Amino acid sequence: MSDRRRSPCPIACTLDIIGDKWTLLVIRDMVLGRSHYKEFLESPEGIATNILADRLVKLVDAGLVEKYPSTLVPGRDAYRLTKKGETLRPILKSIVRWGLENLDGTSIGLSPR
Amino acid sequence: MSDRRRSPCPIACTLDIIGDKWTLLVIRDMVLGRSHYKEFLESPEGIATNILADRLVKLVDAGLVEKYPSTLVPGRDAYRLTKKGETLRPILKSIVRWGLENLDGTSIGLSPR
DNA sequence: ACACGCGACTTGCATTATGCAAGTGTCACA
DNA sequence: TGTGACACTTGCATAATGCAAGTCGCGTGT
Repeated sequence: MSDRRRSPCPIACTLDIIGDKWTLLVIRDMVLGRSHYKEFLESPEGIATNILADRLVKLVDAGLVEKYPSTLVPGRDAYRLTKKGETLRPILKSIVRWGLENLDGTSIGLSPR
Repeated sequence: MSDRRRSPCPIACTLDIIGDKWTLLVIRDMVLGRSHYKEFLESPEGIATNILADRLVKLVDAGLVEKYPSTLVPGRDAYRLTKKGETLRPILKSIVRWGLENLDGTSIGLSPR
């Protein structure tokens, strides 16, 4: 089903999970407290619906995210980071820091949500 | 020439530079002291020649890597991280750490180079 | 002078991933 | 029973990857 890993390098293996332009943005959204499919779609980057669905499945498969019945919206599912998923925070943090320090015009969204 | 950014988010902008399965591996190689095109090709993940050439150009364009005449091999060019490129180390470090702690079978290569 | 080999790419083409728009199935509520 | 929002799927066009083979410049040996 799934591929064999490219090498035993922790960087290579980690990139096979989060090494693309969208996965970490979905995780960022969860860190920021979003949990519904629709909320992820509303993020300013504009992820496509098929890509989002694909990433959610892969993240659940990887054990980083779990689906659970939303308590706020009855009969609706939602997503949240698992304990393992939470351990990605340091990576996210180092990336945020680097972006803020090295890329002009970036800022933490005091997003109007 | 280049696209407008997807959002002002530092994560999104950073991913537009290093958010793929190969870029950080090339940077890893440079951190490990490799500097020649051929050395990058010899890494165990097996990057394709066209992808490597493409990434080197993009990294130079982004100011993270610079080309310089090799002092070891006369008449040959080599690549190394710029000062800005060096600032990626914390990101790399957080990824290595995460991989080692969360992915079975990963290890720092005491590579036979 | 000239063939040779090597390193560093470039090119062609098949496969896969992404982006976009539109369609489908489910469920709570009217 | 109807309606709409929501959460996906599906189709298809475009871009990125992967792989193999070809090109080009340079240094060496003869």
